[in-house]
Amino acid sequence: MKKVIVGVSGGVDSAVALYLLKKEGYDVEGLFMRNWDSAINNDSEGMMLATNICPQEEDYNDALKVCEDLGVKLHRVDFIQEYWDYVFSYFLKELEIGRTPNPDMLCNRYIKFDLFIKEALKLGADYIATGHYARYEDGKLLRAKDLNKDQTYFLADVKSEMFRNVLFPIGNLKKDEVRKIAAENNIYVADKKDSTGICFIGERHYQKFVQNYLKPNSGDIIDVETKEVIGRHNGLMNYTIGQRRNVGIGGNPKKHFVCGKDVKKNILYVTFNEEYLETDECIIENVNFISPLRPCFCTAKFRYRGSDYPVTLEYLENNEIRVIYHEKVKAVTPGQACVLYLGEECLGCGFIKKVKKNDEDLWYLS
RNA sequence: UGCCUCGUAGCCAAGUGGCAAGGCAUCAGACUUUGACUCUGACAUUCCGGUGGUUCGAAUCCACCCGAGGCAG
Repeated sequence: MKKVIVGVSGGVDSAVALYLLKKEGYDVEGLFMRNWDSAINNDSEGMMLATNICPQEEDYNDALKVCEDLGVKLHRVDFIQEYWDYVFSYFLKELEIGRTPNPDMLCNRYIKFDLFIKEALKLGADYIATGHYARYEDGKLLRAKDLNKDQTYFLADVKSEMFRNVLFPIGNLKKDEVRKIAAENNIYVADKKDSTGICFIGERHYQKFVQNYLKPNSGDIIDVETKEVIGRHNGLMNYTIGQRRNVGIGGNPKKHFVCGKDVKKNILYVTFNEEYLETDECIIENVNFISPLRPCFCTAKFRYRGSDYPVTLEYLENNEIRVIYHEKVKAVTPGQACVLYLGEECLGCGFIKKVKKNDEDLWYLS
């Protein structure tokens, strides 16, 4: 009997994945990961829960209950140090240079689909399974059947060989089907709310949370059109391109958007004209391919849950690609992942290094 | 000092005699395994710089005061 180690988070998706594999007759065991510890990592500011129960421990208890109900053994492993070294330190470093990092993608690359897999192999796994909404068939990473929940965007930076022994049991299910299976089989977390926020850290008051690690350095907010100072920002790391809320300026007839940053001068650029958010090409770096295909035309997604845009690719040196969009796209943001798709297949991704418009750099986005 | 204009929620700003528009911001929620974007909802305790007056009734008219700006000098 083949042995499968399932990454169990305490949520409904991984619980159903566990249930389905068990039902199929695999020798199933669970593995719970603990990658963040508020005490060790010293994040006193920004907690959002009124309760004093540590959410990670609550998730562990949920995972334990799910496994007990299914008669499955649950292992547990801590990657707190590794998460800090590979994911969180990168996250902070990116913020310091004015970019908008996606820690969850690094988490998938270095933790879930690397260290976790190695841990599972130690436990004698033939296969590894997770509760991701994605499919892996014939060596191809494919979008989930439930396109609304598709998580291939977050998986695009995982090294291609890591998918070899991975199963995605719920990739062919819609979210409501997953909920239904959970409910019909009395799975303990059937009605548990989906988790959001940075994975393993959870929902936080973002600005306060970051201030645990980076000291705020306030500076001017400047209207990119008039060049007038229209306010003060409280640290460039608190803003992302395209952001509208929590900028702290008001009294204007139109809504505003963050459109640029100058890290050297510590200036935040804001615009009332959405054209300043538009770009038509970007350079992506640290490209990771899951597919062997290297097309010239495909589609790209610049943010999770963003649209797919048709693009032309120009392969450059140093593992970089020039991505030319066929129409202008708003708020393509340095640091975010540009994930490439060819139809249903997720080809891989690169991280946005710089953006251009009409073949020129944006002066307000250094 | 004479004259003129203006003073409405955190900020802009409608309303010029009949129960205080709207926008931005903010807050809450939905959505969401990355701060977004988007969407929904809440947002001036008879209240409109202050004090009196006219009126059935005023933020809207009158007087004075306070405050901001402008033109004269």
